Amino acid sequence: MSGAKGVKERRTAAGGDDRDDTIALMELLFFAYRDFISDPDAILEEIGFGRAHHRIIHFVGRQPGLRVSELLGILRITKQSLGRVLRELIDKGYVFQQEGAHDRRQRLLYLTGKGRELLARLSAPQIARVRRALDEAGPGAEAAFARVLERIIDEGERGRVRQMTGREKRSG
Amino acid sequence: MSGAKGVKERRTAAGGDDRDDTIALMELLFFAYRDFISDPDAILEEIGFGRAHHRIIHFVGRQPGLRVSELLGILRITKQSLGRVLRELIDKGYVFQQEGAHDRRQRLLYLTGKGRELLARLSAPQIARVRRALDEAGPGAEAAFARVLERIIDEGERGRVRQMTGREKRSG
DNA sequence: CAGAATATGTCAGCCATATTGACATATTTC
DNA sequence: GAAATATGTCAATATGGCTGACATATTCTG
Repeated sequence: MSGAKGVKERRTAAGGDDRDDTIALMELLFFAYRDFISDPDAILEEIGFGRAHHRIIHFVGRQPGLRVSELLGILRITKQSLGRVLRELIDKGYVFQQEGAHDRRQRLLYLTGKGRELLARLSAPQIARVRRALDEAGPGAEAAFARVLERIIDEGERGRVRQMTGREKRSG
Repeated sequence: MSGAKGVKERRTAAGGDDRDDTIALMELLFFAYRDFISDPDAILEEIGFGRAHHRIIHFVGRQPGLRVSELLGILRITKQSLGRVLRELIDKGYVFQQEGAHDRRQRLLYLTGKGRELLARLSAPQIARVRRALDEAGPGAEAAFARVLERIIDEGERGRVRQMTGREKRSG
């Protein structure tokens, strides 16, 4: 199971092979995501919300006027699952809906002032965490980090994500 | 809310600021993780398992002889939550336990042959996805990717993670 | 215009996975 | 011998997913 099986398993300085290196990176991704995603938990708990509420507030905040169907696609959940949490956000005054101008079947989603305030509070620790990591990782790390993450994303999704994040085609 | 608020919000080529860039990266992390983590779902479903089973099999496979308490720390769940899933894995012959040699209270965890086979199947698409992304992202991207991820992880956890992933102190 | 398709919402029941709290057993440490 | 530790289990509960069925309003299409 070690070395000499061709280019795919060339050894590295540390004595591992490509496969081990890749698994180590997968674990880093697991732990980084775990810690990153738990940052807002304390704030959410104060108001009886969960991560599902945060996700909705985040994407509505980033894309005001988002359609319900788009949000379903982003979150990859069913409308029934979304429905329960979204209803709560609307009832408690964090999100409101507005009829689409061109298509009145649509219920476009927006944050209220209260919603934007909450989003700012929830995002703050996550932004600080990531920004600090980027600064410490040295110049060029941000671009490389983005390049790898983008290519981990499903190929068919990259265009949509690139557009959402305001990172247009170009060298991308 | 734009520009000229000091070094922290210097503008970039694309016209965004640091804050927007960081949020875009956070979204890339979200989508990359979402797609990465769903790769094994189809295989898991075949045998009636979920992601919780995969996580246990992964970390036991990576660290044979892992103690139950260590696994609880890695997964950040309670022993009651772990218990149900671990019991299933043991009953179905994917994991076995062995009394600790020095401390007979410990139930050290190991994968059976069947467990290792399943782990290989589950990991394959994830390894392929990440390796392809690294290759496409160009030379140096892997190191930068690792540096950023590592620094996103809670500071108090980095030592443990570094040890687990076989990436010792050094420049890291 | 009628009928099909689309966008959304809601009810009901179920499942996977997490939680807290209480308690039990075996073993090791003091 | 008592306390601390490592593990396991029972019961009740919460969150956030799922499927299936059905309802409404609106737009598109032949």
